[in-house]
Amino acid sequence: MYEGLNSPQREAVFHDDGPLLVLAGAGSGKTRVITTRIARLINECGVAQSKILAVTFTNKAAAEMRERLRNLTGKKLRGIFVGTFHSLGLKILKENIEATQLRTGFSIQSAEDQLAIVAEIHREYKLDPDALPEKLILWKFSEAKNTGLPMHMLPGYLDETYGIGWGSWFERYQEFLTNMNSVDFDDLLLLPRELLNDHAEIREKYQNHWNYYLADEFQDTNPLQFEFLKLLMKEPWNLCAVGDDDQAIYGWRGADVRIILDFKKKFPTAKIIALEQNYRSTQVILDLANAAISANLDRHPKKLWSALKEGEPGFVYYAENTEREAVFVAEQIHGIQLAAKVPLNEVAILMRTNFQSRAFEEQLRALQIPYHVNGAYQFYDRKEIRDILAYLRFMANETDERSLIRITNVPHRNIGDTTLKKLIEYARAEDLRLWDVFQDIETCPVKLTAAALAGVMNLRELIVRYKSDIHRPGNLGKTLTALVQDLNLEAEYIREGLDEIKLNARMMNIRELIQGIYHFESNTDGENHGIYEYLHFISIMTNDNTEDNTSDKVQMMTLHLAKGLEFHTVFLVGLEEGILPHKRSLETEEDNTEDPTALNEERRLFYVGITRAKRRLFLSSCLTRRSFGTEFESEPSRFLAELPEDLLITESVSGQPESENDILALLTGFNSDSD
DNA sequence: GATAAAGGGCTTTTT
DNA sequence: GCCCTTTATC
Repeated sequence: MYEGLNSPQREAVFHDDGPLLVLAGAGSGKTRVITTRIARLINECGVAQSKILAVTFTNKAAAEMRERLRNLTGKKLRGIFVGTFHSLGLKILKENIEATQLRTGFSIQSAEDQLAIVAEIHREYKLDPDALPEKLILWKFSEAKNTGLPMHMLPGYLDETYGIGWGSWFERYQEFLTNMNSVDFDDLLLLPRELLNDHAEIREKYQNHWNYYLADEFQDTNPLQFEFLKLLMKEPWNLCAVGDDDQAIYGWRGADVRIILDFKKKFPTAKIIALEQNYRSTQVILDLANAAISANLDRHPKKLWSALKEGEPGFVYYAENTEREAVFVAEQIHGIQLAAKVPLNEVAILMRTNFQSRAFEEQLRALQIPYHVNGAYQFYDRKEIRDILAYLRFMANETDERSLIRITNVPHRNIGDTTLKKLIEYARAEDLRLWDVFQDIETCPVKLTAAALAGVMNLRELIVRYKSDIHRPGNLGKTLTALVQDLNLEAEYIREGLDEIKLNARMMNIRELIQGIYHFESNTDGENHGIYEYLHFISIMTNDNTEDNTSDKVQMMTLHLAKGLEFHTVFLVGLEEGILPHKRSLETEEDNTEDPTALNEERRLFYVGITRAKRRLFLSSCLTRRSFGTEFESEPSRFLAELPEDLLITESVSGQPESENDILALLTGFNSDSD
């Protein structure tokens, strides 16, 4: 188990009690250190699994950690917590629901729901949404929740500018959530923090429950998460925090690098171990990475090194336009595919923003290269899926009015927007819930057409009929199948004039959803897996339950999603001013001076991108870029100029791809791979 | 309330 | 350029 660990790695694994900070450079084996450390605690120190808490940044990372732990310990995982901060928060909320304002079956409102709520508050206050966009408002709410700052201390605080201040906005929004027995994503951290803070007996319960704590990607922890974690711990603070300040890329979400930089101040007895040997990349790639990041002055100086002395130089391609860039990448990958030395899922196209993926998808499809776009199209965001889930959500939580509004006329029940609006207005005026209005629709003073009345009665009957069934244990998949059949969405989509391709795609998605539900229901692991658990599960499992999608396909994703992953060959695309660094990070609110903090974070993103590559790195930049239908001149990213030229081969013609033989020659490093 | 034409915004990054 | 929302007309 300890074979091949270098001495600082070993030191981290064998560290006993007390706080420990592992400053782990990119590719320095930090996951191995964490998992080996946990495995040692379980197998050799007699620590019960239930005493260990490991928080990761994504569900993907959590799944990988569990897998590695199973292999290392040779045991079934029982009782150990491995998951994201958000899933930990959810667990604690559910376990202590009687101490909160929530009731069993509470909903987690998605980003889309949040927007709808804010739009409704806009209407209530009769404000102009153009003057104060919904997104901006939600942004401020999230910032307030995550940084723990009161509203009026946030930058850009608007006091009474629109007749009401942030504070009253916020209260109204929270009221909406409370009325719907709902929380938003940030509440999954905020409410448990409050719970632990306000209730000594709950706090003590958890402090005695866990003894060993591990926090991955610690540089991206925000103050709220850190406080939450601290409330779960007590002396001797057995926290093993692992992170790399050079890879801090979530400042915009309230993450504060000072939490990792000031670790010693928070925990004076902490041991600090630095891992600087990189096992992932060639020295050339690391030299490029070191050069890229050394332009940031606000960092702890450190230098990654690799035992893999050889390495191909980086390749820089300046494309005439976005399309040529995509053609270049697709043709290079086609060559790799022909050479067959590298599995396609070891090839990644990394980009700053999601919208960039489209051009690459087109060209990859043209060459029939299989690819997978990570995260972009979220399965659970599709219309048909959200419609069906709205039925489930409403049956789980009858106060979830947003879901009821969504399903009222889906499928078509002759209840138009105007009628629905009138019913909602009536409900508001009478201080009733929309569902209460539906219950007594026969005596409702709102004038309805006979068809609309029949529609409401039909919906009411449908909900009542399925609701009791769906709550019966083991009945979730079966009931939902029947419900979906009853809804006959296929006929509805045909009526809407959907073409056959889209129709088939939707029906397939619906089947996939139902299959997923059956799967969830049968994989209980001894725990209850009913409707409540399912809805919570899909709310916090966002984009990564599609494992078979990653096999032998080119991986496309944003730089943020790429953190923690590695690939044989990396294409880092769109290296232009305005893309990376992104234009939003280049402009400040008042004037045109650049914000160095934001710019440094962009540079760290660049660094994260470079360090994903094990053997080959391609960088590309477009001279013109098509944006909103029109072409713009674009300038190469300043980050490219910060790289040493002698480590790069540059091509700036619209040119031919390299021949197959060249590509074969480039790929010879692959077999010596130790990963 | 259904259909078709016109208009406007979209493009940070995610749990 | 595309897609969703708003507006005109029946």
